[in-house]
Amino acid sequence: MPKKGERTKSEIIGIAKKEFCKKGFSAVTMSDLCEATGLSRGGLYRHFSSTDEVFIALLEADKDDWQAEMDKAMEKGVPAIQMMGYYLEQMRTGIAEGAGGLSLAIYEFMRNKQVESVFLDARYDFAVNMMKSLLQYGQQRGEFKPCNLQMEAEHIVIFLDGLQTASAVIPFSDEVISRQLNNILETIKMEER
Amino acid sequence: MPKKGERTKSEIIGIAKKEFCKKGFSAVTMSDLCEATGLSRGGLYRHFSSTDEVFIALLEADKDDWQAEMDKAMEKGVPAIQMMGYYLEQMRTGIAEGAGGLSLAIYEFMRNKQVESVFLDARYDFAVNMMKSLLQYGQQRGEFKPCNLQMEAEHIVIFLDGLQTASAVIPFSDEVISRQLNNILETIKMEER
Amino acid sequence: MPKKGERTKSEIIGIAKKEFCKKGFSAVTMSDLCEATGLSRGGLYRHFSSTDEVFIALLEADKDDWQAEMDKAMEKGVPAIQMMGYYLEQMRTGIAEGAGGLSLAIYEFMRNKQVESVFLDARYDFAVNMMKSLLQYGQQRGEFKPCNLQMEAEHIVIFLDGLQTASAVIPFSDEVISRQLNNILETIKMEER
Amino acid sequence: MPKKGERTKSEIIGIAKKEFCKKGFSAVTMSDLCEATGLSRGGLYRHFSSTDEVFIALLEADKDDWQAEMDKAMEKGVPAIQMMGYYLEQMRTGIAEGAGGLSLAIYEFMRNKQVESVFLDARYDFAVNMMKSLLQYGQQRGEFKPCNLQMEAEHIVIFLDGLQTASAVIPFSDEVISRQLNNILETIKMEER
DNA sequence: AATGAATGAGCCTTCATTCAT
DNA sequence: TATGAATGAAGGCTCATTCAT
Repeated sequence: MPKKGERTKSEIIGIAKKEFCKKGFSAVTMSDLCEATGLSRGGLYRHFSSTDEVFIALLEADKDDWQAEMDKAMEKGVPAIQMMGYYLEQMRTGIAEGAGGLSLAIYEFMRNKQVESVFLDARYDFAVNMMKSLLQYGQQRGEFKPCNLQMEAEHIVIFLDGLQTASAVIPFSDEVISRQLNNILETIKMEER
Repeated sequence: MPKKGERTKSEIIGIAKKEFCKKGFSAVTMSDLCEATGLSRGGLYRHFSSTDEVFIALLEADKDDWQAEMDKAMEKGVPAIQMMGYYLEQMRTGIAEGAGGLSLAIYEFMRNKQVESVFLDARYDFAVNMMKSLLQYGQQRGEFKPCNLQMEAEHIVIFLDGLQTASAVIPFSDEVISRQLNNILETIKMEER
Repeated sequence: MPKKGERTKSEIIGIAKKEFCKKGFSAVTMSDLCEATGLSRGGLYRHFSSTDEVFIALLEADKDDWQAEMDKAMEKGVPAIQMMGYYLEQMRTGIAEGAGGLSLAIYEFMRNKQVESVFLDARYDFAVNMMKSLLQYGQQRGEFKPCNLQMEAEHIVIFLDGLQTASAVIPFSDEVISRQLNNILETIKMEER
Repeated sequence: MPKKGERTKSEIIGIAKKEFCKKGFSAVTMSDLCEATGLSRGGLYRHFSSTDEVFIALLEADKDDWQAEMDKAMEKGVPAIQMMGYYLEQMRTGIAEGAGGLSLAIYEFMRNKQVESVFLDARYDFAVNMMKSLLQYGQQRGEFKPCNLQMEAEHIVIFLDGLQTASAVIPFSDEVISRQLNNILETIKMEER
């Protein structure tokens, strides 16, 4: 069972995530976190000595479990279109709920901190590779058109990230979002006749 | 000839743009701008009383530039492919030079300022409309494939914005960037045969 | 005839007086005076190089001409009660019109500038002496009760000054003012029977 | 026992009072208070976020003191003359020590803050009422002459305030002050025979 | 572990004042 | 004389961070 300290830490991270989503990275101060968590300055500092630390912990806790999920689905032979549809739907919901917000904070955080850039690269590579394997899987099953896997995967990942990021600030209508996400699917699908 | 004051203002904006591109919005302080422009605090404040003001002036100046340039090119009958190519090349250069563009700064700026959010919507709409008219222009000249103008324009704008934004933080290789930008052009171009 | 410069100076002083009455001394900045007079910074500085200078010039221009007036009235044998009544009435009107205001600015100005304190002493002495000679005149004519001239004059001067000063900030009703001013007269008048 | 924070607050107020008495309101800066109290900027700001706040707290603390003291004395049946004498003596000492009192600072503070003007009115009313009850108390005990309570109280309050205010700027001799304060007492005392 | 008082650095903002035009 | 751009000092305010309790 986790110790008291660990539990407090998790709580802090959870609350901090909301703050970062709402305000971005640099606009969140330790004071804000004190207030939001109800901890005193000293109390908060016992666990994290800067917003940087909180943010990094948050990112680590936030790693997606898409890979595992996808592997399982592939094994089961779930149709690629269905998997992609599910993924896009998740994204749509996230955006609609205004939760897409962490990306902006991440960008804000990483910029001006060349040091850890590696982290972000890895995150991006990971996303691209996942997308690549999904596209390939779809092509093998004859559901997706043949295409330049690397390029298409990159394109989709970058586009979705852009959509998510922009959504944090521009109030896209549901219609626009749906239209765009749909378009992704249409673009890669084998043409029906 | 413009008065001294106006000239100084323009200079400030030009220099500020570089700063905002490099560091995002909130990381740029009035002090930074003083140093970068070589002005004293008071001198800077005579023209702008906050980074907000500088930024807004910058955005306004930025918009005008594009509009004018494109109108002129269309009048002259410049080929759509050339115009698009030029636009994409500009973007490529900007990214290559590490001037990840203003997008990130804009997002940062707008978040937490619901008031002016309208401003951002307008900017987005403006970009989409510009892209739409470029696509239409290309179609009329038989250079571009027919397509759903609105959707395609939105897609391109969001993608390019995402690419630019991500570039500010992820060190994409020249190859990746070129490949992606090229792909945009290929996607809309009329198929040769 | 006064030169252009002198005329501008007078105008500045006139406008400055209003400002000082309204806001006190330290709250008035050179910028305020620029705005109020419609002059540019440089223009104003040509005439006065600080609010101090403006204020001093203002005080010098503001010297009362009570002495002369009073001497004349005494020669004519105007009743002391009438003279005192006139003086008090002037004060009442001034307060009612909210014009009592300069005293506060003067205090603000003099405090922290021990140097020129002499100026204020003289102003006070002058007022006391005037009051003394008025009281004496009234006593000689049998209109005023005998009293300790010095003490009574001081008392009245200090009281009236306090009343004026307080009026700048506390919205005394007309009734209160009249009652208090009346009381002064009653106190010094020979009892009727 | 009061917490550390409260104690510090009181200390700040005590020291601030001296500063305000010496320099008036607007001439006192937060920096001055830092220096005077020995606190750092942040330390001071933890307790008060502006000189306004300090000043208001000061006024409130000030008021309470007087109220309590007088109530106690009346209960004990202390002679009115003695109470009045004590009050006047306090004032004399204050003036002699160059602590011209807060009046000037109060006036400076209130001007330009119409909002809180009510506060000042209340303070004035409070002072008048206190004086009224003291006069009444003295009359009931046969120590003071009968008089128009309201008018006399107003007169005394305004005069003393004027004396205090003027003292901050005009270097009255001890003799003048004593003479004037004495006169107040003589004016209200029952005539001995 | 937790509290909250205190520190000090850094940014923001306003002015009096100067100076080229 | 007048203009308004520019300077630099002074003061206001906020935060990350430390520390005694």
